[in-house]
Amino acid sequence: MSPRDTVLQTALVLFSQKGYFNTSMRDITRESRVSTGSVYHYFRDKEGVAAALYQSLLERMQSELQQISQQHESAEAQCRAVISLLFDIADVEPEVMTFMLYTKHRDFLPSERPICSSVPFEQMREMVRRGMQRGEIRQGDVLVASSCLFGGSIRMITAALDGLLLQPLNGFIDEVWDYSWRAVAACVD
Amino acid sequence: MSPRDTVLQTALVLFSQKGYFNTSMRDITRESRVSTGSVYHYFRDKEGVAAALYQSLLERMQSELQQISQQHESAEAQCRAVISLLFDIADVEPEVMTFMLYTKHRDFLPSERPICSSVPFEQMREMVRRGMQRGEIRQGDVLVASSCLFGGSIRMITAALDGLLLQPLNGFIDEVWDYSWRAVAACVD
DNA sequence: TTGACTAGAACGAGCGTTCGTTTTAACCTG
DNA sequence: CAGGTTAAAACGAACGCTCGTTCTAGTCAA
Repeated sequence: MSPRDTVLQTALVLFSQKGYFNTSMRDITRESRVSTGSVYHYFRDKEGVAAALYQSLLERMQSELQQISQQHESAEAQCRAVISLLFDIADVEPEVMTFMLYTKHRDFLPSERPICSSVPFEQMREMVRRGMQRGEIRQGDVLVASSCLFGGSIRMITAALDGLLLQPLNGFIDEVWDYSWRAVAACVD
Repeated sequence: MSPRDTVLQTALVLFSQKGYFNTSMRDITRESRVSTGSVYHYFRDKEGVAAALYQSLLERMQSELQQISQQHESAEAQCRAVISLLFDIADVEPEVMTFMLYTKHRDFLPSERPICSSVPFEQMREMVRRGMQRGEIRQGDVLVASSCLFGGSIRMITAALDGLLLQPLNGFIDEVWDYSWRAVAACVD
């Protein structure tokens, strides 16, 4: 792993554990065993580290969602796969979910668009839009339908990250999906 | 308004606008026109300001939810009133919602329980629990049902706070409620 | 006069960042 | 291949500044 990637990985862990502002550059250099000079060679400043990390995670999410979009035909299968993916990530790599969903990026990345406007969220709304066109999902405001379809899952994820769940999220997917799909489905089968 | 309350009000605005860590005690003293000495007379430290603010907002929420719980008999009416209340607050006092729902309190109030475990959230789950007992809401895990019932609304609120909505949240309540209640209702009427 | 309150200058710790230097690696050129 | 040259990468001590907090002096109602 390149020093650059080591720094990003370390920053991800520290930012998600202690938060951006409670993590000093010294913490990052100490934990990553990369010197101050090197860190500043790869990144303009502390904000640059966070921006690069955020960008890379957004891109990863984007490509995973694109795969899901291609692998499944129906919006129902797509959206369910998305929730399953999110639950898996939250179970296996909680730091990633913490940094993506449970962090107020605006506080330290003021130039970034809010996460709701990011590409991955837009991809999820696109799935809902297609579901409406195909008649799978009731007609309505796409933003509202998306919020209600994915909102329950996102709340479950934050509950899990807060330590409220004793079992892995993965075990809840059937129940969560049952509620969520019922909310927006054109007809319950 | 007492100096203490002035400080809390100022802190609420600044914390929600710029975040806790981007708000200095100097910002608070300047904006509130209360001197450093006075602020430290009323509060132990910066964290004490945030803790008092958080506490007062939790208590306010708690009492409003209790009123709702008493004013409405059915879980359906209770939960709908809760969402309506949350939307109203988000429309009229966005700083309050930003500080309550869109802030990672753990970063600066490490001793506080996560918001999901707070009394107001517990009250909301209690409404769902009663709804299950009364047969209004399908049997299931209360946490999952609550997440799915309120998750859509909470996502709509964060969308509004992010500036994604052009109209007040209040105008969305019928549509959001239609989706949300369908998710958990024992039978759709 | 007393005691709660106000005031803001002063303090020291810790932060993000800079900078001068050393090390490494790659690439010429004869 | 050997020797010389260069640029990129790595290093970490040191800097300057901002922050939260403290402290001492002053104010004013009771």
